[in-house]
Amino acid sequence: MPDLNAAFSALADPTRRAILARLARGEATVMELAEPFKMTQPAISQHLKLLEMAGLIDRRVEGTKRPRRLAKDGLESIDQWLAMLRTGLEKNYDRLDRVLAAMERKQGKQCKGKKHNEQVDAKD
Amino acid sequence: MPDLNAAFSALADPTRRAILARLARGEATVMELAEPFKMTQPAISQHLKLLEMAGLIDRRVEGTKRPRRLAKDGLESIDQWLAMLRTGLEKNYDRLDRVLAAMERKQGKQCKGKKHNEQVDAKD
DNA sequence: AGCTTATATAAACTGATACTTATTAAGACT
DNA sequence: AGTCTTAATAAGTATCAGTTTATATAAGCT
Repeated sequence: MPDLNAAFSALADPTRRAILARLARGEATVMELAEPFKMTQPAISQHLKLLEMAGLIDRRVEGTKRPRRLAKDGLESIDQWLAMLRTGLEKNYDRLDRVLAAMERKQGKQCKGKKHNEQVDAKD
Repeated sequence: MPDLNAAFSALADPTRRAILARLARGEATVMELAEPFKMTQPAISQHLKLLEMAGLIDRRVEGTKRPRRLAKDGLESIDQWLAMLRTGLEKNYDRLDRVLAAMERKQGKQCKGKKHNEQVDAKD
């Protein structure tokens, strides 16, 4: 079982998202990844550690360098979890559609079971 | 521009993910959402506030109750960002495939430019 | 061997986060 | 009006996360 906590908290940081965006363009060393930031190298190394533990990046060894690249494990488990949310969202909208359709049909009539104002919020 | 920080950190908490999973089954009030947890109601209210600010849930008003349901805004912006990662991942694997294909072709031959062991990590 | 480059690790500081308890507000029920 | 229910807010606390400086390790260079 993949660690969703690790994966989502890894993505919650803008520096780490920027690192991933950089890696989406291809492999890069720690120094290359650190360059665009005002942070020190140790800070970047820690971010990379978290990203790796979250299964979002992999590390290679090439001499004294440790180039990172994107990994698919982390992203896959995230996608899997989000899929659940998406289907929930769709089902709920379907339900809402049925409710709205029912209201159309009995338009003008008084709803029987209501004891108080069931006001529906402005949004959607 | 949607707040990815808010969205991803909202998802980084297991309590909040459980709340979303519950809402994927349909609308629920604060008390209903709080019930499975050992936490107090104010704690849940705070979580709901974060989820709402992240655009992941909506609130309705029904008497003294405030039923929550899933919202699509937050999920959409997350999906959009992750799409970037996915394409990056695919492109990188394509590149790797080309490299491996090239190595196949010159199999047995010595690689010219190598000065040191370019050992490739065990994973993938 | 000694110097440099590339990266990791440790300790300390600081600010944010997840809770708690206490309190408040507003609708519903009698 | 008075009370119960549902929920939000405030203030306090304790733990965690992001950073820095300082130091360590290991490969490459001269």
